[in-house]
Amino acid sequence: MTLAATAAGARALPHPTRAEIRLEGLLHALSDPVRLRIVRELAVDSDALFSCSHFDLPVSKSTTTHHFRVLRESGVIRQTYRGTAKMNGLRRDDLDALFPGLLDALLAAAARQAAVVGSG
Amino acid sequence: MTLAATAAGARALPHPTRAEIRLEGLLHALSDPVRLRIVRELAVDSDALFSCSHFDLPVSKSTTTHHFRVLRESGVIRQTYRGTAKMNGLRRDDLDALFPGLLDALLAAAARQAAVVGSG
DNA sequence: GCCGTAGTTTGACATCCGGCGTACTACGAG
DNA sequence: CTCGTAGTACGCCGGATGTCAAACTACGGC
Repeated sequence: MTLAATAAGARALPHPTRAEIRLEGLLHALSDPVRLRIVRELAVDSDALFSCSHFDLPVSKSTTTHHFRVLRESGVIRQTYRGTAKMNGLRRDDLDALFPGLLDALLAAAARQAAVVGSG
Repeated sequence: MTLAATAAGARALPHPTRAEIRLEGLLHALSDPVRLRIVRELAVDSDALFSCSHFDLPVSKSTTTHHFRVLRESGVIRQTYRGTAKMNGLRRDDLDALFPGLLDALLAAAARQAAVVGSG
């Protein structure tokens, strides 16, 4: 028993409850290009879980950790440990319940902008 | 003719063109409580114009100027001078054309959160 | 046990942000 | 012309943000 604060097995990760999620926090979280990109990739399959390293981001490992934490703490994603990997999934159920249609509108907007920027 | 750089009559205000509006910028602009509140009030009548002093904001005059500028530079609002007053209006036409449904979803989300926070 | 992979933590750094006050400009009313 | 009102510009401050490198922890495989 070498761990007192780290708990056993799956380390604990603090998530806001559904009621604690604030719109301003969501918008701030999504206003960063790296994070918006992560969310768009996660949204490809809302039920799937992707490890942090699954994403090919243009930032360092520690910055990646930071961005995933911002997303988790603002309520956008849910994170769980699975072995040495940390799995990430969209909190679509909570977001849709809190703000119906918002996530879809945001994803559609992001896709639309990516289409223009990417091809134009 | 005391003015060389200030132009005549209506001073000019730089607005991004429709194509220059970026989703990240919009989300950042709306992630501030004061600015979100301004936008919600403007949205009460999307065609109306309100002067800056029409809003009763919990910040100083210079901070108010700052927030309106962020909103204008991110493409959320359109500003025009009318005498000594500066009139503000939502750029609903541009936003709806760029990101259909997004503004409505955001306003609905803000209203929903305000209802919970305000009454609960 | 040992090592490698995955991710965290810490600390540093530059920048941005929201807030303020003060001094200033612009316009309309007398 | 003078004054009051509306808003701007500037400088300042403290705190948050995004970024990195380096050292560390946790787990799975062998």
